[in-house]
Amino acid sequence: MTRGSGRDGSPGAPRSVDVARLAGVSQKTVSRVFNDEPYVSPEVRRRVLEAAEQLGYRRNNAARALASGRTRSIGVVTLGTALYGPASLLMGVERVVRDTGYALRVVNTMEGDPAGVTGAVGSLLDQGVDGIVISEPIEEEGSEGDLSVHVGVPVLVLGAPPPFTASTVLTGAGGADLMARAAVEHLLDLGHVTVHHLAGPQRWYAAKDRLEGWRATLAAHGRDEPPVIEGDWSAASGYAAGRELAADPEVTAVFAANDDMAIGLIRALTEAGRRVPEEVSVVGFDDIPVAAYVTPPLTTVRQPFDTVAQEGLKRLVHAIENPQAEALPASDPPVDLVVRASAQPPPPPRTPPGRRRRTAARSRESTSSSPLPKGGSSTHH
Amino acid sequence: MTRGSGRDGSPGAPRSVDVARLAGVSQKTVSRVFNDEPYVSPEVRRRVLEAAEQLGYRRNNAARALASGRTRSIGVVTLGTALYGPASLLMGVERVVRDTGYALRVVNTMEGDPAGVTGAVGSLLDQGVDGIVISEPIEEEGSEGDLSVHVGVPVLVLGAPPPFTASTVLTGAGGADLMARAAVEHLLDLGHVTVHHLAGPQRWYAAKDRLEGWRATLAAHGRDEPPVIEGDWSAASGYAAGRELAADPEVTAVFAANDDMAIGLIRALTEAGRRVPEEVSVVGFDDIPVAAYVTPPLTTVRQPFDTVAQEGLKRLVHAIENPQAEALPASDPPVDLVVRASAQPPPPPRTPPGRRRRTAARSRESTSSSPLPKGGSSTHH
DNA sequence: GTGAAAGCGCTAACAG
DNA sequence: CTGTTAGCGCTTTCAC
Repeated sequence: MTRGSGRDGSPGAPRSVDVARLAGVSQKTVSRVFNDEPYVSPEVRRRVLEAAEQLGYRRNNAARALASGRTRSIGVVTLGTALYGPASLLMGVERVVRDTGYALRVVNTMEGDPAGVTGAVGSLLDQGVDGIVISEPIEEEGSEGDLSVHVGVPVLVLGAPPPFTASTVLTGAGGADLMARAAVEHLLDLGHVTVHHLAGPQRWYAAKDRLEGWRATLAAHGRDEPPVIEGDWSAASGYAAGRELAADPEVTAVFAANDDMAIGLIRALTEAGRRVPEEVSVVGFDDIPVAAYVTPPLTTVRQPFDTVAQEGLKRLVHAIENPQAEALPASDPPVDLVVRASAQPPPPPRTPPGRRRRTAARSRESTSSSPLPKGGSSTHH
Repeated sequence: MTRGSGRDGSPGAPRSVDVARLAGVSQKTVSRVFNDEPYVSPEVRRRVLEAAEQLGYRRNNAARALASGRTRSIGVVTLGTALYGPASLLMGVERVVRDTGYALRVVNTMEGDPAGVTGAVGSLLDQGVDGIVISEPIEEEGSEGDLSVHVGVPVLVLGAPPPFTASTVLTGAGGADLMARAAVEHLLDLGHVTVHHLAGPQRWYAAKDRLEGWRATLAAHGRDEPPVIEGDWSAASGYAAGRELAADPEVTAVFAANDDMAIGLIRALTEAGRRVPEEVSVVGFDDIPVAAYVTPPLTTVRQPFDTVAQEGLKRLVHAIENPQAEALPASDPPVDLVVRASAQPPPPPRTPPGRRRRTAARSRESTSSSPLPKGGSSTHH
């Protein structure tokens, strides 16, 4: 090789020896300064820093990684969607990773991707990472145990059971069932006899957890479990579900597995003449940015993405840096039910065939209930 | 170093010499096989692959990068938000980067981050990347030229003028002004006398471009330019703007710089008794997933994130791999105005002080106009 | 407190 | 078609 074309492309990028020469010290000393190692006199440190500055020196990370066996980077596997939940989690993870001094490498898995999570993890391993975060994976057939032997770095799985065994596997972001419970109980507390569920695609663990939470809550309260409708997270699928649900007069309350579907659902119900929340109550999940501003303002469950990312990463980094130590314990994230206007008490018992309108509750809900942008969240459970 | 603790953490990870020994070839031959270099007999290739498989061999990327001077990775600087636009762009970029065989490193800049884009780029350079994508940066004070000398890798700036000079700077995702023009002209074509603008935060180039487009269009049509209201992209800020705008009977059409603000705006107008779209028309920007399902379904401009990412990355990779060659030309992305129900012709001229209701247009718009989830997009321009 | 020597695991030339 | 010889720019170990 012709000396040059360093990692920043410019041939002849300064190396630590250059800095050393200019500062009149040994190369090792430069290394010491840049690693904040002790035993460097302030004077020497100053000279080195100055020389480095003058030369525009940057440490070569590849060399560092090669020599030390650590890349100081963490890889994250995400679904390739701009869906609010996954995107928020990713942003949360990035922030924390950077704060911990690691670099972030990202690989997406697309739904239907043949290689899937397994492939993504492999690609991260190829790139070289010290730890891996798998964010809200979806279920895959086969390939479960494939990676078990090879994944030699700690893995943090957010929002799902570990899809395989690795040297160290941590899980985080549990408690989706508890959040679902809060939503369902809110509806039950309002007086609804039972609650329907508009589920997410069941290949997603996140969707499964919410469904389980709904089911368990209904069972705990001795209520009938109506048939589940499965959507695909999109408002369009919520809309389709709404058309079905609107035809069934028994439906007075629906818990949707995310806000997008809830919004599509509400629209379909409204178009079908079933007013929300007077006739049918709806609770969503996520608290997307517009949730407070749609009509009616959406009661929903807010997910603590930042907390989850922070807690999970803390444990992952701990596992990376203390390979022998016991894993730090996970804690359940808080449940945050945001009460707005889309869920209200059910209408009085129907008088069978002909429907009748109450006259009392006639106030225009959009005028009376202004949105609760932030404050109006009552922490439940 | 004690031999071991390879980049996958497991001490004693196999190296290429191990594979070579097992396959009975030289280490270089293993390298050849893994780099898909020509001149390896099929028989040898097979043996090498088999040995590698048996040992669970993975190339050490750090060593590769060190020896070759290329990291085969691209860094992207994004805003740390889960906002639909930036998140979609990031996902688009990830997909394309992976397809081109590069790895992706992500660094966020938070608003108000003192280091800002400059710091993020520096961090990417420290990590070692072959190219950089800066996605929708926001304006920063000072520090403009700081990086100019040091950035030795090609840089692609999406959605803004280059914030500094580097060896190679490409820009992409232009045309926001044209998209804004489509929105404004749609409103003008419907018969509105002028169009108000609910702008995004002007520190964002994306917001500025849209404002410029709006302004130019109004000028081109010889219309008055009403005062601009500036929001912060949030539905809450749109709501606040809506309360102001509702008080002004002159307002019959508003172009909002994103859908979230448009939705907040619509809510405020509705609450104030100004019906949308009968009395006030609103056009948004982005086409977020729920746009078709809010009330009324939102007419908006869809951004071609995938196209932009694809085109930009193609040019960036070209610049990386052909350092001497001319940069590939950029092309303006297509303009895609999605017409739904929130923009309609203006109400007939007002009869000054006392307002009067038309009786004709009284049909419940939500019942009559069902959303156009996909199909209803008319490509404009 | 500081330095010298020895690799980390791979790719780059060049020979055969 | 295949092997040999040198490093890439650091960190590590150990000596001073």
